[in-house]
Amino acid sequence: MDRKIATIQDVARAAGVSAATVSRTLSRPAVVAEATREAVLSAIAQTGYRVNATASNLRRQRTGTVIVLLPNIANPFFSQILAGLSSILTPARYGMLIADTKSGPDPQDRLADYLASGQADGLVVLDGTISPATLEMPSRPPAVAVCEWTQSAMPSVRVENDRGAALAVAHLAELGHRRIGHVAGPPANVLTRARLEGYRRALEMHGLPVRDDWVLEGDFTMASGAAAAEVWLAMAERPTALFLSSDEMAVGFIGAVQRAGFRVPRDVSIVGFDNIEIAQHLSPPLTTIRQPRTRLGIRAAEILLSMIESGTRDERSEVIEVELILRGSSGPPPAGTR
Amino acid sequence: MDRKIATIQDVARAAGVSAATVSRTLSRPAVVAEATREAVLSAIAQTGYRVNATASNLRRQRTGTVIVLLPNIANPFFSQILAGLSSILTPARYGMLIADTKSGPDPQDRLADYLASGQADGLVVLDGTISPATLEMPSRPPAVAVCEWTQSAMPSVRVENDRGAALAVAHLAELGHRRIGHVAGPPANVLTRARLEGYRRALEMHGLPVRDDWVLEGDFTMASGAAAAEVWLAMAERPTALFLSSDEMAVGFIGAVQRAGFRVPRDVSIVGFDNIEIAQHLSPPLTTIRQPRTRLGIRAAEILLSMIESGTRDERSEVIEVELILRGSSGPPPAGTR
DNA sequence: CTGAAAGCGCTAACAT
DNA sequence: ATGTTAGCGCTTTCAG
Repeated sequence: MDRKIATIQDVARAAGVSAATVSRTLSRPAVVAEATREAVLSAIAQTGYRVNATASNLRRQRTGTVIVLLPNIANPFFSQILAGLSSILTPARYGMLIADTKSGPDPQDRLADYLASGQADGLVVLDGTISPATLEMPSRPPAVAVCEWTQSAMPSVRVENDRGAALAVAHLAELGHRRIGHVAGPPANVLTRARLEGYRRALEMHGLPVRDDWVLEGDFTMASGAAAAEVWLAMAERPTALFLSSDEMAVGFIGAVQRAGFRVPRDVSIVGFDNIEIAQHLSPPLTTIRQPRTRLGIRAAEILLSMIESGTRDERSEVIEVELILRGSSGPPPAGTR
Repeated sequence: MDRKIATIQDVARAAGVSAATVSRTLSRPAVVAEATREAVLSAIAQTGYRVNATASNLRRQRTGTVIVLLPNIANPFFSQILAGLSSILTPARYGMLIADTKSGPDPQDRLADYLASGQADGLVVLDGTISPATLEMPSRPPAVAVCEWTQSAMPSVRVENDRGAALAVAHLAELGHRRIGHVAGPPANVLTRARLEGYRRALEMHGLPVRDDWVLEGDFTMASGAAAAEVWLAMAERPTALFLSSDEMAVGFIGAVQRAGFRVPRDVSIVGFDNIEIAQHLSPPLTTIRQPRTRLGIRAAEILLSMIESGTRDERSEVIEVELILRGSSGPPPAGTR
C-alpha cells in the first residue's frame, strides 16, 4: 500500500501523452484538446497524481511560500492577523512560513538566510522592532509591514494609532475627566510612539494637563498592566482615568485595582486599545478602541500577493480605521475631582 | 545592486573546485582537505552564496517543512503550542507551515494535497476533529497528534484530561460543595469526552450526585461560557460550584454572573482548565488546572523530529501532567447549601 | 580527496 | 494541439 507516489511521467504514460501535455492540462486546460484533457484527467485520478511542489517551484523559480516575521508567536495578539493572512494566502495556494524572530539561535542571521536564499516569494513583517537594515538586502522579495515603518519605503498596512488614542482621550474628556493618564507600550515600539503622540495631542486640544508622571511604561502585557496599577495606586495625585495602549494591559490593570478594593469605573475609568475578545466579557466590560486585526492581515496579504504577481514593488500603503467601542469601564469621574 | 544570487557553480568557479566539493564542504566538512575547505568557505563568503533550499530538497527528496494542522489560527489557545513547536523546529532548521483546517475552499482536499504531494517531512495535528481517515493515506509522512487520538495508531502528546477534571472536582468537594456542575466543550471533541468522564467519575468517587441537567454544553469560547451562565442563572436548583472545561469559558461565565450581580466565589465557585495567562489577572483570579501548552508543543516537535530523522514510525505516546492551581475563584459553598 | 555525470520532477521554449 | 528538449540548482554515486 505504500507504493511510490505517481510522477507526471506515470500520468503521461497512463494517458498515452507526453509529460508536457499533462502539465499543460493542469495549468492551462483550455489549450489542450477536449479528448486529451479527459484522458489526462482520468489518468490523474487513477494514479492519484499530485504535482510535486518542490520540483515545480524549482523549475519556476519560485517557492509558493510567504514568510511571516513576528516577534513572538505565543502572543495571541498576532493570531488574528495570522488568521487574516491565512484566509487570503491559503486559497491563493501560498503557504505561510511562520518565523519567530526572537526564538532560536541567531535570529537575525536566520532571517537573512531566509531572505537571501529565495526561500520565499514574499514577506510579511509584523515585528516593528526589526532593523530595517536587515531587510534591505539586494534581492529581497516583495514585503509588506503590518505596522508603522517610517524608516523604509516598504509598503505597510496599519491602523490609525494616533487617532485611536485621540478618540480614547476625547471620550474621557467628554465624560468630565481632567486627570487622564496613559500606560504606554515599550518605548522602542512604533505603535507606542504613535499612540503616545495621539494621547498628548488630544490632551492639549482639550486643554488638559500633560504630565509625564501620568505616563507609565508598559510592554503591552497583562503583567505590565498590573504593574502599572501598583504605580497608580501609590500615586499621591492619581489620574481619574487612564488610556492604556493595549487591552491586555487594561485587563491586568483592572484586575489589580479591583483586587485592591477599587471599583471601575466608579473610582477610575479605563479605556483600552485593540478590542480583544475578552474585552466584552469582563466585568465591567472594557471600553476600547477597536482595531480590526483580521482585516489588517487580509489587506496585507492582498497587497503582498498583488506585488508578487505583478512583479512590481510600489504598492501604496494603507491605513485602516479604528473605532471607539463604548462599554462599561468608562464613566464620569468621582465626585469632587473636576 | 540587484545582481542575481550566487549558485553553487559560481562558488565552485570562484574557489577553483567543482560543485561537488562545495556541496561536500557544506554537508561534511571533515571529508575535504583543509586548504580546499578554506578556499571554498572564502568563496562562499565572497559570493554571498546560500544554498537554494528548493533545489536541495528536490534532490534529497525532502522538504525541510513540517505542517501544523490546526482548526483555527485565530484561537490563542494554540499559539502557545505553536511557540513550543517553533522553539524546537526552528533551531533544527525545519520550517513550520501553518494550515488552518477550517479556512479556504475544500480544506479536506487541500489537506490531502499537502500530505500526498510530499510537501512536508512531518505533520503535527492539533485538530482533534480531523477525520483519521483523511490522514491514513498510503504515503503520509510521520505525524504526531497533540490531543487524544484513540482511533488511530498515531503517536500523541496529550495531557491528563481526566485526572485534571478529577482534581477540579475533588478540590470543590473538599471545600464542601455537594452540587457541582460542569460546562463541557463541544461533544465531538475528544478533550470534552475525557474531561467529562473525569468529572463524572470524581463525583461518584466522592458520593456526589451526577445530574445531567448540571452538565452544560459549551464550545470552549468565552461566548459559550457567558451563555452557560445564563442557563445557570435560570436554574431552579443551581450548582454551587462549576468546573468548566476551558478557562475561556470560565472567563465568560464569571463576567456574566458578575454583571448579573452575583459574586465569585461567595455565590458560586469556579474552576477552569488550561491556566491561560489571564487567569491570574482576573478579579477574583481563577482557580484552574494548569496545562503546560508550550511543553506540549516542545514534546510533540521532539517526537516528530526523532521520527523523521530515524525514519521509524513507532514512537511512543506521551502524557503530560496537569496540576491544580489554587486561586481566588473557588471557596466554600454559600451557607445552608451543604 | 576531488571531479564528472546523472538525475530529483517539473515546465517552458521551440518544433512539428 | 502536442511532443521534444533543455534545464532549474543541487547532491550523490562512481571513478580516479
